[in-house]
Amino acid sequence: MTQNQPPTIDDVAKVAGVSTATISRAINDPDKVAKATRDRINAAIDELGYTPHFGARAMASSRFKTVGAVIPTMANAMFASGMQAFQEALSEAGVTMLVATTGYDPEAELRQIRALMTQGASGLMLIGTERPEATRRFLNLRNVPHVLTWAAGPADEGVFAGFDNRRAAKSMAEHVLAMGHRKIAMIAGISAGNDRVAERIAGVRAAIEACDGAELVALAESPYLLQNAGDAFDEVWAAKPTAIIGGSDVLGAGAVVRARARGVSVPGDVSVTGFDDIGLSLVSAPALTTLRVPQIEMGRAAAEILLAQLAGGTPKSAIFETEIVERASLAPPRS
Amino acid sequence: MTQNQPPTIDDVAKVAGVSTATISRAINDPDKVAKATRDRINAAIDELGYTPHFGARAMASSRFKTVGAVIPTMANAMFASGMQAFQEALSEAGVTMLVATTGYDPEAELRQIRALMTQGASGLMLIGTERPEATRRFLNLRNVPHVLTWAAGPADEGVFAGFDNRRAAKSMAEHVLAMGHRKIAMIAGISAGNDRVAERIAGVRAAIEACDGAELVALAESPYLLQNAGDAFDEVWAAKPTAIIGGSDVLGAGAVVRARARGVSVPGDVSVTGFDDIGLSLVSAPALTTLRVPQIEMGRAAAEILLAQLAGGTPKSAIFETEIVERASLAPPRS
DNA sequence: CTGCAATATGCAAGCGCTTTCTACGGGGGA
DNA sequence: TCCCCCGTAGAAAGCGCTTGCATATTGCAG
Repeated sequence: MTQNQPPTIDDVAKVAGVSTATISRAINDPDKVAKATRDRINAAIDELGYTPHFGARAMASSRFKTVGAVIPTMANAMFASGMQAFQEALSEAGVTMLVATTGYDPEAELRQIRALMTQGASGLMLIGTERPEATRRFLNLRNVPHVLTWAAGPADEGVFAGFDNRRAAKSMAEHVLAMGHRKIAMIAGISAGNDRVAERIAGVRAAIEACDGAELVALAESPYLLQNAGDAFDEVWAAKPTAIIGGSDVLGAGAVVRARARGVSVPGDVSVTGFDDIGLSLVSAPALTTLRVPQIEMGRAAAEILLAQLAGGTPKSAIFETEIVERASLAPPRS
Repeated sequence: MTQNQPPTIDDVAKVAGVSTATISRAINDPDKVAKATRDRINAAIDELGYTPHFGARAMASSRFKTVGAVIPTMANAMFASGMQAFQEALSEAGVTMLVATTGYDPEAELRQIRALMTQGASGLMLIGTERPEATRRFLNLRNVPHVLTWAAGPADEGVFAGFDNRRAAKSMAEHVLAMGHRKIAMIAGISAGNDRVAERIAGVRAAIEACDGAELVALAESPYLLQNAGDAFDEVWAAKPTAIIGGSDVLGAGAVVRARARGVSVPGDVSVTGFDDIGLSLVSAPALTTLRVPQIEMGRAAAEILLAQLAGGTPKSAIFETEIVERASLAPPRS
């Protein structure tokens, strides 16, 4: 069974006995075609399994929109639900989404952006604010509508659908300090080329510096994997913190698991917090005190903003508040 | 700042002072263009921020490939890593991936397939084997290369990159029975329109029926959400099972969390198992005994198969073995 | 019946790119 | 010195579709 050439509009025209123009109209603007003709055309389309060719359409007209999203990885629950919401909102508007991933490599982003634009993406959803000069230049040169998510920043850096990572992390650190902890450790993601991580670290630092007697006794950077987070736990545990702030739920949960394995009680011997509020934080035992990131709302907002931009508008950033979700992994230090 | 028209190959040609044909060659087959000319062209491309228009390329040539993946949802770690692997393997081959989701609605699948094909997808990755007649007809009529994943089946149903859900579930049930359990409950996903779930249920049923004295005392179907899994736990717990087989890790972990909340000890009062082996199963306390599904391998295999099909070959299915991962949530019943 | 406005359909010109065929030089072998 | 061939670049024909404009039809008022 070889792959037969996909049927073209000409084939349909031949079968239906009308011109290609009529087929096109029957598809795009059915009212302009008489019912009888339309029925004949639809029958022909069904018979042939005809599907209009995107490239040709995109070329002949400019109303067929596609937008692209470039994210670090899909294998991270944190982005997954936001992307899901983004895609749902887009498809309600009849817009298709293209996804590409960078694997947290900032250099890869520009390549992927180009690839997506080549594919016809007329708008982009990007994560975070920091990017190489070459990427900014390209975006600027081509003046591509794009929305930045999972972060927030001044209006001159672009339009955001996100939240302030520094402020969020600061609030979490303040919460930990308010519990009475003074010797704090942090397990963050890899900060190189990741502004969200850098901001979170900065937020935690700021809170600790503002608090008399508090000290960041250890800071480890770890990939977003349970295993690595466990190793990072071992590393920071050596500094005897009374609380460990995790830069994500994966990191917090990984620390809890390793603590359990080491016979270290949470929150008895050490408190642990997470960040993101994904399912993992609930399953963890003890359940992780974490910071809820409004992923779904962010995804939807990003879609709405992008759609508005494509429609020629200049929508404002949507900055979301985060909130601390108190669960069992954080308690006052043993006195 | 309005969006200026994207530069076309003509613009580049004008700037570089050569014909469009030369530009095209410089991009697609650089060796055919003299170095000096090529440099001039590249400079012009950079200056203008030129990106070839996909539609036009796809139309003028047929070597620009895109493949589509239709999955139930991205917000499920189970698919996420497989998709990530799929996409990575594709992009190594220079093929772009388009993603669409159905939200577990079988009717939505055909719509998404059409949308993807319209977008230029020349191959598809689909989940599972069961689909409405209309979808099969379309696939058949258009003779679209496609690979089925997360499942396995006879060769006449298509080419698979997956595993046998029934056999896997059966092996898990047999493992539970071998531990001495006789009153078994199952928390499965929603079986309507989801062959993977139906197969897993069938596998569990088969194992139990083959075992004297064993009984499936309760079967609940639940969406893949922790909260719902908890409710399902309450439901099946009423039937006093000594072991609960979860149809996925989310389901198993949700059951464990709820059991903890109810003061039911796992595995003391009841054993619980998972399925998939995603991070969740490790974080759960006790860690979930589960069944490892080779998601990453499956994703890569799916990509390789699809690529081979697009290249005109007729690759064979890749069926993977699953393996039970013993952890702490399964123990012999209290005697 | 005729004439005219609608309404329904066809014609053909592109959209931006690739690719075949052709043209032009210039270098090396005879 | 002349030719031929190779390397390089241009001209032009589509790829499958949309759409403005032209051309039938049809229906209805007069």
